[in-house]
Amino acid sequence: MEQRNDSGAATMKDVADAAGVSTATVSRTLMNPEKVSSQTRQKVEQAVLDVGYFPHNLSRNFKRNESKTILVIVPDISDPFFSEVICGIENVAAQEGYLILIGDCKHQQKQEHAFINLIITKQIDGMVLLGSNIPFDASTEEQKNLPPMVMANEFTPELKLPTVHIDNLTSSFNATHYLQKLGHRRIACITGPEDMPLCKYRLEGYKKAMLRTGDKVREDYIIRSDFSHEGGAKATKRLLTMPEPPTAIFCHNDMMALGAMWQAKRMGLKLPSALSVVGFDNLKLSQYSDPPLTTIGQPRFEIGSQAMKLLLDQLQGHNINVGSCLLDADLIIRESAQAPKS
Amino acid sequence: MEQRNDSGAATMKDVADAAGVSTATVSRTLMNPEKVSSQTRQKVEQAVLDVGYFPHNLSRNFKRNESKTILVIVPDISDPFFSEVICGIENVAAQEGYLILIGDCKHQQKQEHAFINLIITKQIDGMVLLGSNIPFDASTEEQKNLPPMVMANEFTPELKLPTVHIDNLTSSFNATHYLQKLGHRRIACITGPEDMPLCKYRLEGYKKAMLRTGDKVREDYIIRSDFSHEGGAKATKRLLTMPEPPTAIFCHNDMMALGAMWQAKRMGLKLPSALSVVGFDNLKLSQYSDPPLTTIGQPRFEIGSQAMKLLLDQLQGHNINVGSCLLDADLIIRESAQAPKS
DNA sequence: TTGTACGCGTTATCAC
DNA sequence: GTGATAACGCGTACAA
Repeated sequence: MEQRNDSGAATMKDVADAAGVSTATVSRTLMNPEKVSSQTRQKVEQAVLDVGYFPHNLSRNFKRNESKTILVIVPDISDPFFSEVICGIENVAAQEGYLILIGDCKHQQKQEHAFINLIITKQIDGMVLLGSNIPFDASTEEQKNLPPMVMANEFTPELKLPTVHIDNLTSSFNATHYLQKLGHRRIACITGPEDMPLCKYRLEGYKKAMLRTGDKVREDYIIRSDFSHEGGAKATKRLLTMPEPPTAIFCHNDMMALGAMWQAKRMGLKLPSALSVVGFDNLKLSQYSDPPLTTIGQPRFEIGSQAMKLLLDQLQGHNINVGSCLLDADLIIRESAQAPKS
Repeated sequence: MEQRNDSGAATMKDVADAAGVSTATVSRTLMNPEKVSSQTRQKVEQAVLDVGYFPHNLSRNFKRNESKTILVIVPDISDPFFSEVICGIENVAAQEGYLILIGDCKHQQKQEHAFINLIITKQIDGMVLLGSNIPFDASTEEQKNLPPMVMANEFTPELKLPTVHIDNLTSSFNATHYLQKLGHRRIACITGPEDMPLCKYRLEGYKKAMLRTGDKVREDYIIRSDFSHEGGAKATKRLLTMPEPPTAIFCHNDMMALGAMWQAKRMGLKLPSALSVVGFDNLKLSQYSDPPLTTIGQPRFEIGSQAMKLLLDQLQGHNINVGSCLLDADLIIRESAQAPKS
């Protein structure tokens, strides 16, 4: 009933007084109820309710020297792809009492002293990297002891981090092969930034499929862009104004695929009859494009939740030598790809 | 050079020893450098570098009984509208050393013990509400002392919170009036959930404009939907199959406007000649719709940054009696609205 | 089984 | 201008 503290919150001392026991007993009751007689346990539990006690996490974390907070580094928070991944992370984190901090690194390679400070000052216990690199300089000596990390979505073998990802090469192969089965030969490809490893794999998958047919890979059909709507549109303009334009374009994410279709329609082409487009990601939006986009479906929520599980394994010291986790991604066939006219 | 601690991090004691002063002096040097002689200041600063000291924020926050963390409650993290608002919040927060925690309440009214616990356990210093309500039961006595809060984007007079918002009524009036000036009389309106106050204002603005013409407001032209693409599409289908369908639709957010255009095209209508559509929000996507969407542009980043500034005023006790902050929103004219054919 | 006593790293309040 | 010292709330050896 009483709250002694001037700050308004009941402390463990208040509970102890109310229950007529010591704070040690209160602490034990809350941490290891089995180490306390059922009598005192009941007394304490009643006292907790009476004084309205809640553990003061600030001091608990301080005492344990852990923050119960995870930093999620995301390349671009406004990219709808990541929001569902974040939900997956958050979901698992919450179950274990972890909070997540979202660090938007805005596709920058380095952000000096922005995130590293959180680590140095002990404000985070671990990190989930949604991009392909650690966005700060981790080379100096005193910064060596980085917290546990996992990588999700992206893939960087050199960093030797536990990783959750899909098989980008195979998925990309499947998408390209699907276009081939429809009868396409002149299949172009719009990929993303060179410094994103997953682009490398998606490109390889594309090339592997193209080589299967016995043809050579036409380098002029491979355009490097930036994963944006605008970038996809620009690249498409270039492709469609070539002397021998492609009959199909495989874009390495949905946003560029939407940009590609937008541009093609702008140039007066009828879709999908005059041009087939396939994307990658399966954004919610993509089912509502005109025509609905055929794309690779990524299990975004699961990518996030699996990543957090791997991180928890490290934090709680269960299975330290967990490797990577490979998730399935299926081709989702809609209407944006059809057999070519000619 | 030395790090005494077993955890690997240098503490203030280490600095004090290295500099030959007391921890009190070290603390003062870092907090109030002017209260220390320049001699000792230099000694201390050198020692800080030597031992590689960084403040241990966990204990600092514990000592000060503040978390330097803000909870941002967002109705739906995957809604692209909010990501830029969050960036605005984050930007200002970071300047003052605050972290932000993102709480996705998934449009639920109440989430028992999900967020309230963060408050009770002193893990947040303040809140920014991006929805129209406090998503937990704050009625019980011990939960009365809620931390400082501000509301952004939405507007709930009863809660008497400092609020950052645009003039939804006027903006909505302007959008409707614009359609009228183009020559439209049969203007329908697709609005959002009844429990969102901003819908009320947008609806009033629409009605005010409609009444201006001397006509009565046709209630069958007002459809209540859910701010989603799908919802906008469904509502549009209903409108367009009416005996006397509207020649223009004003949607109370962009996502529904995109859904409306999608549906209209599906039904074989040519846009914008057969149907004009105006949205509300100016999402990045909206400029790439076909036709590009005419809409109300909300200053999302500024909504966020202003909200955080109001919150800081409360946290730092500057101007406690700050009221609301009204930001401008302009009509962005693109191509989705034109004069009606007939 | 329970209580005493101490420490976590920092800051605030005193003296000097 | 500076240095002891006492908190902050919790968890846990250790003693009883």
